[in-house]
Amino acid sequence: MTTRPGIEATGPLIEAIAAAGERVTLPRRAVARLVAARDGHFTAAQLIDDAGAAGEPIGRATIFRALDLFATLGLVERLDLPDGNHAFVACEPVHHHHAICTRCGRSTDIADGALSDVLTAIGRQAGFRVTAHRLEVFGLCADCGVAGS
Amino acid sequence: MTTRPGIEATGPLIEAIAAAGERVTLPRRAVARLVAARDGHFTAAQLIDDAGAAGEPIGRATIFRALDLFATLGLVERLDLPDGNHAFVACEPVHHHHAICTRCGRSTDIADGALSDVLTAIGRQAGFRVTAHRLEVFGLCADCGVAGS
DNA sequence: GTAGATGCAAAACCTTTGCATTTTG
DNA sequence: CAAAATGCAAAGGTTTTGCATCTAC
Repeated sequence: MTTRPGIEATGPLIEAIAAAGERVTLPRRAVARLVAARDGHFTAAQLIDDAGAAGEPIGRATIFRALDLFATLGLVERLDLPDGNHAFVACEPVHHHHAICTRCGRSTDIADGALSDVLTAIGRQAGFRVTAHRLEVFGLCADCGVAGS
Repeated sequence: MTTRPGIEATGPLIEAIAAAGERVTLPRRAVARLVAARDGHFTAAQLIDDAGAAGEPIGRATIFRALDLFATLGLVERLDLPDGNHAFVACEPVHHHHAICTRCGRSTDIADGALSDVLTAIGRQAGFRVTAHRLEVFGLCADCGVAGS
């Protein structure tokens, strides 16, 4: 390999950052890696812990800023847990929602499917022009639903 | 009027509190009044301001506690704005959702309608047993949609 | 080389909590 | 009268901010 960087630890997140014309910095790479390593949703605090555990010397502020950037770019979504805490989930840049398992905490992507249409119809009835919606589904995932007593 | 209280400033909220066997205190009445006076959604901070403006000598803690009680009783719902802030809306104790106008901030109740079914179906596809869902719809209400340029 | 990102630590924020006092039922 | 709610103020945790320094482009 030549001295040209960018070919090394490149992932979808990093590519998206570069594509958006944002600077690809070491800390951002690290955060992207940590996010990618996460399975379900995670709080900022958890990511900060992860960073510490992974030996990444990243400041809390930087993590918040990176998460904020990712959210702006649509690479992660901010969501709110039933207990009132904020969390994030990595996500594909296509519109969809998350089904969060109340047992194991993992989140499964669910397609928007017929939802948009249903919403538009419901909105129309109420004289409402729907421009955006946010859905959070809670329940038991396949594993927990079966395993659960 | 006799000395029998309860007939005075009684509202739906107060009645529900009494019906639930919770104590009907002056501060709770005040908070109920403030909530009823609100049209759309409101944050705890706003209610606290309202209280101050209305000359109600209620402590912040009490407002948070009252709001919490109301939420537990299903008289108000906690919701999360796109900007990550928490808010509340007064609501009927039947399952439904809120359509929040991004222009005037008012919220319109929308029936759950076919949503539950759609969700159950979607969830089934993903092997997910849906036990709860939370939907927040954003857009323009009838007034703003028409008036809007 | 320059605009932008980082780190640190302090500040700001919102929400909860403890305890003596007051109120409700 | 006893149990529960209130108020105050301080604690708690989370997120943001300022500024000097460093890095990516």
